Amino acid sequence: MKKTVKGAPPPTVVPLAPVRIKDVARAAGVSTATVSHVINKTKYVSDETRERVLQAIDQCRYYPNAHARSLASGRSHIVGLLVSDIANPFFPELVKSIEAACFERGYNVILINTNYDAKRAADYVRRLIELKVAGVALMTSELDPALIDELADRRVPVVFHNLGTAGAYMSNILVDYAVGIEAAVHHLTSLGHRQIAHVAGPDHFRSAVIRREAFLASVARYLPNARPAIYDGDFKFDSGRRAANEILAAAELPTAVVVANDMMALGVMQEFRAARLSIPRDISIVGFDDIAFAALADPPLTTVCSPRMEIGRRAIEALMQTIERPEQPGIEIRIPTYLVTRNSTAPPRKNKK
Amino acid sequence: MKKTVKGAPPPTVVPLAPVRIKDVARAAGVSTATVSHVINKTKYVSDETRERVLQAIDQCRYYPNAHARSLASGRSHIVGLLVSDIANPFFPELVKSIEAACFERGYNVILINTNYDAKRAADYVRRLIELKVAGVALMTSELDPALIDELADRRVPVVFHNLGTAGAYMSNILVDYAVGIEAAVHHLTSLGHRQIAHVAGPDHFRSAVIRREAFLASVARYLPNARPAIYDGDFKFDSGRRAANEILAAAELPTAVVVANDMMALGVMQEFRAARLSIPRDISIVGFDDIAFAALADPPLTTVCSPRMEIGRRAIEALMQTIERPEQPGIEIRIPTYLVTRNSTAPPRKNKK
DNA sequence: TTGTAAGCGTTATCAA
DNA sequence: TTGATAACGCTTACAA
Repeated sequence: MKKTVKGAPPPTVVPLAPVRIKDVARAAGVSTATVSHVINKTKYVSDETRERVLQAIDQCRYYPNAHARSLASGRSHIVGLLVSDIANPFFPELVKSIEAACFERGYNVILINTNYDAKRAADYVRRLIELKVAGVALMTSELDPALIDELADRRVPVVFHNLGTAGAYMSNILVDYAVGIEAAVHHLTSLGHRQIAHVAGPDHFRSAVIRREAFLASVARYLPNARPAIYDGDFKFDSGRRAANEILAAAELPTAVVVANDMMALGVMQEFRAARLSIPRDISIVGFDDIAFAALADPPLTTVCSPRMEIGRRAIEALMQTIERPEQPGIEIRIPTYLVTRNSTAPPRKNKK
Repeated sequence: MKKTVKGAPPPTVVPLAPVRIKDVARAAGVSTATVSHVINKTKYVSDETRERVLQAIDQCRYYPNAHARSLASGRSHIVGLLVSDIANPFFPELVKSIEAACFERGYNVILINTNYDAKRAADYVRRLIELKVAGVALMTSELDPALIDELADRRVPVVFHNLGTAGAYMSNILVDYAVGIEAAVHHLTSLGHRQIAHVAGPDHFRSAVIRREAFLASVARYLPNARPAIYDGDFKFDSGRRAANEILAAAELPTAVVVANDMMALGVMQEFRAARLSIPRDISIVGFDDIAFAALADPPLTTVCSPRMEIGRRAIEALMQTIERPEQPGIEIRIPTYLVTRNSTAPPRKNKK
């Protein structure tokens, strides 16, 4: 509880007494209910009084207490945003678009960096529940089912990114990795490539598995006789370099390689160049994600774009729908990935059969 | 106000009634005051009752309502974090360390991306005040004085990043750009460079001006007779490329260039390589910031590190101090930048006098 | 069209 | 060592 000093001598710095709705009401000569109604547009108020109230709000520099509001109304304007690692170049744009979409709608974003740590995520989910968040955007790459249950129990609207399925209070953004991979393989085969290798991500990421499967499926379709080599990586730059060296050491060099993400692709490129291979003359490379640095690479990297701005925007759209209409089931939004052709791909040097 | 359906038939999904402190108190056979005290450790409670209360909390799956807490106590555990553009590679690590530091201390971070937009920042500051945030970390590169006043009026603890000065409720993290630049110039001159150019950032960024001045001062110290060329950039990749082309078009090529940030440095490198200059054999390059991609560049970029992890950590330390001891004046923390020597610098080809 | 007043779920002051 | 209970600042039936 707070105390206001009464009868104290005027201090050096005027202790700007917090102005409450009551003060505004008094200043405008109306009741607090009326003030509340003009603020929330929750009931008709005559133009004249509304004007008066608005003026009073301005004059008093009244900023409503969000906590009191939330307590009384049972809702808050806070959204929880969980990401695995904001320093991973995939996330900043996603976060940016989500923040923007929330801002527009008057929501504030609590940023949560799980660091791929389930315990941390759990702690945080608890805090979000305590904050009575309006919704949660789960943009992490993996997820503890216990968390989901917790959220579901408390009826917190949630939107996932390629996790779980849509249902009550839960929407899902389904990014279609396969179509992008398919486009990449198609692009490469129509360029004339017959030997295409793949550098995959780690199996504990569903996205890595999906991309590898999609790659294999596409190759099977376009090059039924090919037996493409798969190299393992961990989605990080250095593992791209390592994979590149394995590729260089192989009996037969592929003419193109599809890499499961851009970070690794950049590593692959660097190592190939170190080995005096010219990209794309000697070997073509396709990445995945289309992080900002893909376009800045040398040569600019052909890659499959995972449209993060759109993902974020649509995720919040879906979330807001569930927030506003909790009775309606969550929705599922499918977002395609697509190939961005730049300069790291070209026809192979010699078309071997 | 909420309504609980009374006497309704058991619905399909059990509508988990929100459990309040009162319920816990009843379950533990104590008063709400006691429960509150064990939660907040705000008064001594006998071991036995504490145990009982803790159990009750667990059993009821009680999550205290943060808004009710904030309303009653007048404080919140929310911190506002303003950044200019989270997609700018400088920020993610800063955000990450700030989020981590806040998490440890039980605070939640509201992320605000100003997009260099003063209006947006102002709107947000208003929201933060409404949320009665415990403090604000202003990590933007520029700042509207009106915002600061607003915050100061409301007695909101603030920590800046190279803006304003420490004072009541305001701490300041002062990153010493000059020592890093000095180290860079020293490094270059001791390598034998005599012709060093600078690619500067835009004048409306104080950081750009400071770096340029520091560069000029250092060159004046080490090479009193040199008249270093200054090229203008805007801190973005493409402006680095443009600057590189201007440099290439100049009458005399410098043997080294100090670039005001890594993004531009990367652009400079790319263009130099396109012009068949070998780095560092033909020309040395030093960047600034030490973003992740600096180390991954080819060759790895020598650069001045602005230790973002530390900046974030110290910023929150300072902020927490003001939050806990509002009566004490804010503090000023000086953080040095330092040179990270990698492979983009080497002795010049021929030492011209 | 506006006002009255009962909550919302805590904290914190007193008293016991 | 614990318990009653009055705030905290707002929203929202309900009354006028």
